[in-house]
Amino acid sequence: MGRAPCCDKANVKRGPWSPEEDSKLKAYIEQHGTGGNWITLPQKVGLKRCGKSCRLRWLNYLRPNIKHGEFTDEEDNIICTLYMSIGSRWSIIAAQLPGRTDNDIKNYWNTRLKKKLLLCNKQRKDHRPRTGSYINHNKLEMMKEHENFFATHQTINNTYSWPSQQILFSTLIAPQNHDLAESSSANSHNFQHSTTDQVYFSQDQLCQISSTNQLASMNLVNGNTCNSSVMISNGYYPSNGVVINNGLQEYNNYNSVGLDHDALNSTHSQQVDKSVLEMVNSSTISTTSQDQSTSWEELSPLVNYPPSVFETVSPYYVFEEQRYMGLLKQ
DNA sequence: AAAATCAGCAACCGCAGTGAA
DNA sequence: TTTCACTGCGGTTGCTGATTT
Repeated sequence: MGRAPCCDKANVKRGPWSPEEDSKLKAYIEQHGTGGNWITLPQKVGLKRCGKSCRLRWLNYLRPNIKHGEFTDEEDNIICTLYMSIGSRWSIIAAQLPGRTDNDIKNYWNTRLKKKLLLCNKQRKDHRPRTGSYINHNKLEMMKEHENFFATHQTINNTYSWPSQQILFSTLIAPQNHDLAESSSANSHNFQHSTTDQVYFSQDQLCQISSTNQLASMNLVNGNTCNSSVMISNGYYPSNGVVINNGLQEYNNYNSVGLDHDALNSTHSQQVDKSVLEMVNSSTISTTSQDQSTSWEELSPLVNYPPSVFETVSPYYVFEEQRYMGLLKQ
């Protein structure tokens, strides 16, 4: 026995919305709100539509401040970076692009952006000499960059900002009272960020990300309270490299350094988008009904990560996540 | 000029999560 | 604790206009 239908399919109109239906729905919601119940809304409005259909129409088309039309380069960048980080969680991605809907972004990704990236990468490949796997090559470069980064920034009280066009996404679990934090200099887990062009997730979005990705969240590490923050920023730098370096050391002992490859496999694997995992695991992603396939190798170099972003920011936290999740020995 | 194919996008479907009873 | 109604989400479908053959 299947699930009961949400409405009487035989008596509801389907297909494209007419301008009359649009204006009825819009006028009603603007005057009365949704009343928190989409199922009964069509009746109140006088529409022969399913409640879900009304909700969708309102959210994707009728509500105020919806932005249609071309996506900017900055929006492209955010979409790509977030997709690589959290997969096809379109609603979360949409939350970072005011005026855009998840449906819009999903369509844009599936129909245009993915192709644009592939084309772009193909052109790059055509003009790039290759030495072995690009991923390995990339890893080596990232490791070098990492070493350079800390060589430069650990010894001096520095401020470092990534180039302004680079969008960084990262999830941080910052212990307030952790043994490592205590054993090293103060504020070693604090990350500073530049003051311009920052976009922050709301707490709700953060919780959603935390729960869906099964990241260690609020009160986890050794029973101590943690702060979580998720940030996209055009400028971002650690204020102190010491603990991060320690974390990296442990991380290196446990995992090889890579483009979040291991982190994805070991910590996020249960919830990270299946296609992303497939990309990571087999370098091949099959995309729904369209018989195109997109490899991780093809897409990942196109995302603008700051130099060694995962090495400089994530490893310690990944390490903590793994420990919390029981994936690492205590 | 007509048919076939493609691309973009609005809308639908069904599953999972949530909260109230 | 269980059940059920509802919401939100991601995947998929199918329509329509544009482009190609």
